[in-house]
Amino acid sequence: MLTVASSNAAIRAFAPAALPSRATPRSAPETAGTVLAFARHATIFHAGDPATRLFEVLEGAVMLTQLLDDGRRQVVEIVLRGGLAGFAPADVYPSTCEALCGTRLRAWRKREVRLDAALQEDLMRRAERQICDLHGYALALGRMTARERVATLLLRFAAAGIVHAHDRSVSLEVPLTRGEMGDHLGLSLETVCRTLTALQRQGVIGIGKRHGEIVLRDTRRLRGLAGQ
Amino acid sequence: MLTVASSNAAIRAFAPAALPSRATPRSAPETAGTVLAFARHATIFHAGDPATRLFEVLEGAVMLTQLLDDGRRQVVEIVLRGGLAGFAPADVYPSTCEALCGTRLRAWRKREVRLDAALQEDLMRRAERQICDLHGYALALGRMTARERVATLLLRFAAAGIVHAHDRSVSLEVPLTRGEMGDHLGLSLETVCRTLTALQRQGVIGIGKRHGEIVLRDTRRLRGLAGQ
DNA sequence: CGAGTGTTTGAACTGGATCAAAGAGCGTGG
DNA sequence: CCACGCTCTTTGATCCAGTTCAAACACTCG
Repeated sequence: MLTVASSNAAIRAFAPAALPSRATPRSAPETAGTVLAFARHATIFHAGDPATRLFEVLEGAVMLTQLLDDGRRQVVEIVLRGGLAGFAPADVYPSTCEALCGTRLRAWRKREVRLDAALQEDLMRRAERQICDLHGYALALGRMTARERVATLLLRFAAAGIVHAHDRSVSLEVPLTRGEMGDHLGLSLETVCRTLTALQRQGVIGIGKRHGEIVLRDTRRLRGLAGQ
Repeated sequence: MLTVASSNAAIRAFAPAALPSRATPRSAPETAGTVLAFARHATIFHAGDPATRLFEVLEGAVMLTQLLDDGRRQVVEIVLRGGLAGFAPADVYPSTCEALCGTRLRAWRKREVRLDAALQEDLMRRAERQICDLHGYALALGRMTARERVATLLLRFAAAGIVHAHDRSVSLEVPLTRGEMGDHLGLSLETVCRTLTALQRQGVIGIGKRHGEIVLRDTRRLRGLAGQ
């Protein structure tokens, strides 16, 4: 059964809400747990900026990118709702952070965090999850084929947006270009493209005409392709 | 200038100390911050084990591995002195943890950690560093060539063991087989082998006869190969 | 000394990259 | 409303870095 209805919850999860289109956040004066809003493509921080704040994704998604001198780029992490961005072992951010779609973030000053044990415990739990996710990501980058990587990514977005988990078919709004997917999965954009097309031909997914619209037609098979 | 002296600090950093050769730790009764010792190849925990403890590497090194059904393996993280192992978002460990050489660990019960704000702050700082290291690792897996990956790994071990940073030449005891390096770097063991041989032919490194002994003859050039 | 594990090297193959070019949303301004 | 330009996507053809298969070699330890 096909679900293309644009009112699908999975779509809403990443759909840009009514947000200012300027790149700068409309920020309240900075106090504990300030909530900020960013539009698609807005930069939250640049690699090399002084690392003063830690962010939690409340809605939407951000990507963390790192560059090599010759321009090779890796999207080293995609942070979805509930995840944290802004970690820095030294005094500057090592990656650049960019909103993938309309996104709301909660920001804490690093100093504040240190004073609040309960907050710290909560953040620690999130960091723990993120470390384990990064381990799974390393497995994907190091040992999975292009098809397995793409399937894994689609399932990750599905998991973040699913309401009716028993549905066989789920419609997603993946807020990444083919190039960004490639840069995240360690593949060329052409390979991502070909892989998605192949999955479509096999009836596993459907590729919508709207930007980023992908329908998971057979999540069971997709899960099989991803190695469960 | 060549430094092969086995008394080199970089070697000592990973040399197995006098440790019990049994796989089980000689553990004191479990209280806060128990220190445990493991011999090379000892398993600290298996993927799927109930996740009750968090470990800090005091001396030596451990690796975290993950398997795919068909036997493909990824060493998803190598944890050196000061790093943490045992993160688990759910109630079981998602990876297997194994000592790479004689290793001492400090173990905390997860419950204990929650009660100790100072400890938690310290662990959070370590987790933060690890997340950023994992981001750099993703860059390596996703966008670096075999040579860059191998160079990066060697420099990481050098950084962990260096005493005289101004030395042009550093002797390392890398506690990994070619296969383990490959499984960490997303390469076949043959490629690791060939890459190391090529680096040797170019005079960048020397490969000792003892297991794991590698001499960095030109760290500047090696750093160049790693993309700094 | 002999078995076992790990390493090295060679030869052939291949998954994914690269290069190239055409096609398709989509906003923008006339 | 259409034409234009932009960015993103798709598809094809060729290439190559790294894999796979295979076999010899070398430590290490009982």
